[in-house]
Amino acid sequence: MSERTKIKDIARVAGVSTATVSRALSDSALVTDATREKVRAAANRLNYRLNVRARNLRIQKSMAVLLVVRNMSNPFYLEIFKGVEAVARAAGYVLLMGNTEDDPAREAEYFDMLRDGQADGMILMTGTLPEGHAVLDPASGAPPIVVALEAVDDCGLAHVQIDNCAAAKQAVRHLASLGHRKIAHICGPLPEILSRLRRDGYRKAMAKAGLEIPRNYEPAGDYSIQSGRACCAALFDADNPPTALFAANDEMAFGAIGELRRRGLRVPEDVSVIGFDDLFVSESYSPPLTTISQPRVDIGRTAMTMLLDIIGARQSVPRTIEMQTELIVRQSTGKAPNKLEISAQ
Amino acid sequence: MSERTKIKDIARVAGVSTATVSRALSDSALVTDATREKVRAAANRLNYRLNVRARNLRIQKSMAVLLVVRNMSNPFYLEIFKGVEAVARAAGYVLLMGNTEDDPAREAEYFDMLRDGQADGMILMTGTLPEGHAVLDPASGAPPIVVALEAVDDCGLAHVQIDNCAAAKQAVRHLASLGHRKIAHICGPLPEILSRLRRDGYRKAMAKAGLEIPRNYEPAGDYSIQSGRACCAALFDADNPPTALFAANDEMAFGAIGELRRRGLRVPEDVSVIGFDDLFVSESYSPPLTTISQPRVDIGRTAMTMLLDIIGARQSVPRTIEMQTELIVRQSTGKAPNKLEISAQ
DNA sequence: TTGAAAGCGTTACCAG
DNA sequence: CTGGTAACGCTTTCAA
Repeated sequence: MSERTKIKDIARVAGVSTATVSRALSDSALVTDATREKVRAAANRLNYRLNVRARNLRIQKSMAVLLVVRNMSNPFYLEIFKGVEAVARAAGYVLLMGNTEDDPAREAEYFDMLRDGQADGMILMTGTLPEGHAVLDPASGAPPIVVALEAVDDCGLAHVQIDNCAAAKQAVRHLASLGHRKIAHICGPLPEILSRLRRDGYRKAMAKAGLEIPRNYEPAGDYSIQSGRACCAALFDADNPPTALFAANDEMAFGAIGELRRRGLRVPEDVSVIGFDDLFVSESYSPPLTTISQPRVDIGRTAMTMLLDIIGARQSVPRTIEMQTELIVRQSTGKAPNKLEISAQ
Repeated sequence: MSERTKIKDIARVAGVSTATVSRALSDSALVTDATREKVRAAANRLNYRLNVRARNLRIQKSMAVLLVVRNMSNPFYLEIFKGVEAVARAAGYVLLMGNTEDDPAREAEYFDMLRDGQADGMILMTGTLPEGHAVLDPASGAPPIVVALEAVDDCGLAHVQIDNCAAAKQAVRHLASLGHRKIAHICGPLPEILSRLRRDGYRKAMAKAGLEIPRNYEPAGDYSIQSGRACCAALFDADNPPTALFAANDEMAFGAIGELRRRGLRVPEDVSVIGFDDLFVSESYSPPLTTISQPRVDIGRTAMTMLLDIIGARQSVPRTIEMQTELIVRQSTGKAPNKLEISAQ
């Protein structure tokens, strides 16, 4: 009980060599059914368990995949984890969690782990890359990395993402179709590509609808509830308050709704609000939030599947897969208020 | 570039043995400063990186810790992950994610990983144990497992938890202090210890306040928003609707609030609602939710610290650490409505 | 203080 | 098809 049985013990008991035991246990075609059975029986009798560490050392793999996020406590990642986990598990991989807290040094450490073989692949959701890391050296071939959620420009890596720009357009079109003409956008932090893409979508859709964007209609938050509240306050403290708000994520939309309510404005009667992400609470928020839904579990699944392809070298050309988003109309958006405009034309 | 340098290469370049290289690199006291420097220099020049797999095989450790939850997409776990991660990282451990989806077979697999040395320890948050698993055999000493969040009775394992019963009492006392006398409790699924503890707290506090609990005042949900909605509906469809609701978690509280609103009842003017957990959205919910807050990050940190103690055998007696909860009064609770009661005494 | 060598438990090559 | 044996890359006795 204290000593673990190893392949050598089985060999002795079954009267074969360790090589044969290894082959029998791994379903190699190079053993007769008879010996395979014999070995299996012995292994069972001895209560044998494979030593994964030894095996991994020998086969030069870790059978682990790194999942790197910038902030572990962002609920948005959860369902992505779930999708990744399901596929990884089925393929025999374990999941290693990485959390960078937006620290480039920590991000680099995870890349080190990849280089050092502590993980066979990585799903990166930080939106950044450690510059000039050895793993990214083009000389060493396609690195086993899939960038998910957040795009990284021109990095030659595989991507799984959504069409943020198109989704943003769809959100704005929805508001415009309800008769809104004064539509503001609460942006995410603009250094991030993601935020800029959504803002671009907003701008394009506004242009297409023939709507103007006043100078102050694009306040930028940081995706937090608090910043949504602040951006909303700024919009409604100004001269020309909007009748509709498109927030770059649901949390900022929540903040905005809170602020509107504080000011005695009703949602959606006075102001319509639309979010982005469809968090698990958005459906039951009050009012239930109209938002853009991303297929999160599917993004995770797809990213992991791509990663397996790359690891298995079944595919070497880095691809970008675009997932479909969906506009979920709930009750935070409604017809534009049709009170007469008193403002000067 | 293609071949990784190993300690053998360093040994050759530095003109010492591999044993010395190993010692020098691991700061052993058994080398002179001079040779240590020489080896270090050579290692740097050759761009040496330790092969963690080989090292782990040799030292018989995996330097990994399993974090097992019953449902990976529950946002409640996030900050616990964060706390665990911080401590694990500092101690040189990596985090392996485990997701059981309430499947005992999957849970057993993670225990297998522990037994097989794929992880050196485990933080278990499923509230269950695979019965009779070898790892739990008392003969093999204190297993490197810390049960967090959800208690498991009489298992002889280390625990990090909150006093659910006391916290529930506190919630009920708060409602009673506002003048409520008809206080109902939306329970979690009663097979779970956690749910029962919170319900017991509710019962004790009600008794102490001299309040009766009508037969239908303890509907049980499953911690989902939908179930909160359903339980609330059941309460208000019945004869004797409460003026205050204590939900066993925030999600059910959200569901209840949604249902109340649907019925035209105001929170907190007509009905007060209190939750449990203090999810990240609860603060900005509308109305901001009064709830019981658990020190989640701290629970994670503490659990991981305990685990390190057990792994390092610095402590062998399984302890239970109880963390402090806090009542967060926000705006979903208010004075009991003082309209005259028409119901028969 | 250093070196030689024996593992850690597998897998995979090469003969037979 | 099977067996012997050399790796995988490191740590750690045991001697010197």
